[in-house]
Amino acid sequence: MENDAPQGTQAALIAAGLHLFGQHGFAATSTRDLAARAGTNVASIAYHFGGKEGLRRACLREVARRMQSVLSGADRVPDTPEAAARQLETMLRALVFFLTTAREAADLVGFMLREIGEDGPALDEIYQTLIEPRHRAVCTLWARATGQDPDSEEVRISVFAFIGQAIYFRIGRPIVERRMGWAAIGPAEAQKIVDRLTQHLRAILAERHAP
Amino acid sequence: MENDAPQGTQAALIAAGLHLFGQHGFAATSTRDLAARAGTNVASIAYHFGGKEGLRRACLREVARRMQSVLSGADRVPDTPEAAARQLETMLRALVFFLTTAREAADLVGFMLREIGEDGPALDEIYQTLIEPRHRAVCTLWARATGQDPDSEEVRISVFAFIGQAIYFRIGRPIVERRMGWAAIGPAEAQKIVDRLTQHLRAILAERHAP
DNA sequence: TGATTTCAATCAAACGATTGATTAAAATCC
DNA sequence: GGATTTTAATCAATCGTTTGATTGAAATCA
Repeated sequence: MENDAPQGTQAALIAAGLHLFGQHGFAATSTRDLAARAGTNVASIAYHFGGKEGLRRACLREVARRMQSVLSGADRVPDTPEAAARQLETMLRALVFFLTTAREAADLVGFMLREIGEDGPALDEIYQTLIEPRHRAVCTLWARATGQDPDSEEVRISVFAFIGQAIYFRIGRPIVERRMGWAAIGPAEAQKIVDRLTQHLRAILAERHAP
Repeated sequence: MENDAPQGTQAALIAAGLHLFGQHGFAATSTRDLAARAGTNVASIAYHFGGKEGLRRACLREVARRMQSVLSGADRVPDTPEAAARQLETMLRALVFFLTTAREAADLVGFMLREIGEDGPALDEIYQTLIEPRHRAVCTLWARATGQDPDSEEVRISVFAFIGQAIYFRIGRPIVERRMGWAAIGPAEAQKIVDRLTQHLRAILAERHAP
């Protein structure tokens, strides 16, 4: 598999694509805006990627490439329910901080959420590459922590709720900020969210493997 | 406040706007697509709404109008924590079913989520009209159920997580369907989600006002 | 080595198509 | 028949894409 990071004009166009596609959507972003932000000419898009749609796919590939280097290291499955619960807490913290504060990842997340929302053909690759393996891994952890069947519908739904609440703090960020009276979600605010969600997680897990 | 339901061509255009704006986004929807779906002429948009942007605002007004007739009846604040908890469960069930299965509401929800995502000027009205009062009401319930301060940051974050997990099952629906092996989220599937989220809710609330 | 050719890359300019908006005439309604 | 609504036709602007020219560095030749 090709894993080389694009360079030069290609990289600049992909960066512009991640930013503008994620911020305003694919259709609302013009090739001229892309070229201007990348500091190059409009024709470069067709030359390097075959067109605007090709740039979108290149952005998708870039997201996949950068993600698997960020979200790795949760492959080891703990032995005890307590260790599994601790690992879920660690994962929750990493997820919330990644979604809400990660400066470098802001464009990545924005682009991916937009891509999911537009329900395009890109969704297949996103799902198979990024979501399915992750979700399956968390299911294993969750099952270990609660003593349930990792392949059961119950566990899969619980994990979606678990991840979904974290994702909402990114999707509904402008709303959250307004309601919370926060100018922005920085590390301090993210920590408050993590603290609260961790309490919820512990309550849910505790009830599950109670006698 | 004007509360009359639009009729005729206006209603057809608003319905088309809710559907197409919600499905493909505002920028990706042309006035000709709108007119075709509404069974009228492009010029009708400018005539009735002053332009494409005016139709967007009219759609927003329609969402607000239809929402307050759907999500009403949670104004009475129960006396006991148990009653408040029960009301939260009822609200959760209504929310999940509304988000995932409501046939009539599919366009409404899609439009609103898209509007939030685009972070446009419409967000102010959405927030003040639909979200803030609702969120505040749920906070009151949550506080009553757990014995906390309804204005505390903790309660507000908990309520966002509570609502956010439900919303995710709508935003990430294509992903959820794929992972769950569901052809669609119908009443049966929605019930499974509700059952699971209700378990989570009970676990969280139980821990809160334990001795 | 020095001259020539090749090639990827970038640019300004222009293309046809489509966009949202506008106009005035035709149609419809009360 | 006067007011309201819908229509076809047209507008300038912008869209994504293509074109032909130009660049500079590597490759090839003499």
